[in-house]
Amino acid sequence: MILIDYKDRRPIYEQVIEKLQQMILCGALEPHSPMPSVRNLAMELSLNPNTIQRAYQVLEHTGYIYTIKGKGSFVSELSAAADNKRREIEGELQKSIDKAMLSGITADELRQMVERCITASERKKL
Amino acid sequence: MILIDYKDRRPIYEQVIEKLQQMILCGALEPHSPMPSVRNLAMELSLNPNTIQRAYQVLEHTGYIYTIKGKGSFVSELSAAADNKRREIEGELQKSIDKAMLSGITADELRQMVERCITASERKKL
DNA sequence: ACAACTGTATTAATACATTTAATACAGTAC
DNA sequence: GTACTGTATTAAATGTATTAATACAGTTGT
Repeated sequence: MILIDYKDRRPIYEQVIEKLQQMILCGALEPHSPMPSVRNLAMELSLNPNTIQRAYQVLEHTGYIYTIKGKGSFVSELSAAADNKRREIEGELQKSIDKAMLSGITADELRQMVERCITASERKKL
Repeated sequence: MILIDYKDRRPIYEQVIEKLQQMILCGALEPHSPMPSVRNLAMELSLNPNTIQRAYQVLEHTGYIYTIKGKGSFVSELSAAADNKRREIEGELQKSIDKAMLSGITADELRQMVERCITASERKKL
């Protein structure tokens, strides 16, 4: 389900956040359904519960899940989360495109790159 | 000339690498002209010479500069460096676009985002 | 030859973020 | 009460980035 990539330079808790965000946004986890418990998910991924706890705190602050003390954490409605994700992605794109333009890559070259990336990304989903 | 952002999560030597790459690729530093010396640039940026040394090592390995011992480091011809930068940028775009597609963002939404980013980026150059 | 500059290499010390570990506390359900 | 939930705290271990202090080798100009 969730795979940790130890060659990835990003911290583990960020990888967990990203994977859970995707599962929520693509519908693999339905709104108001229970998230796995902190301790269970830690067991399943062979991680420390504190690492999962940190990921859940971020997911709650960014509107992906809500928590009821003693009961557990649950998937939120998608609207807020989806907006956050759009802003996050557009921010990343802006940084890459700024770098590209500063390095002498033209807008048309960028559009071609993006089309290639979209095609490659669509192939992966099959 | 080069500004270090201490709020940036990336290490300083990576920021130095990126800025110098941009200056080389956009023509601010001409091929075969001398790079600032390790010690001078360290002084100018208030950094340790080792940090600059590390950046220069990467720039040499990736074809942006070449070094003559005792004489100094010099800007390389652009062809290899420009190709490397294109690959680097397209790799970043691919990652962001993969994330977007996995999160339920459509190809058309992505194209709109990219157009907005290109427009914003062009405005910054004025 | 000498002085002053280049890049390079090495080692140590420091700082910081991440992660694990071991607990403890509070609320909920049966 | 027992067994789950989330939350909080403290300590230890680890890895990376950075600074610092040196040392060595090659080039340039006097």
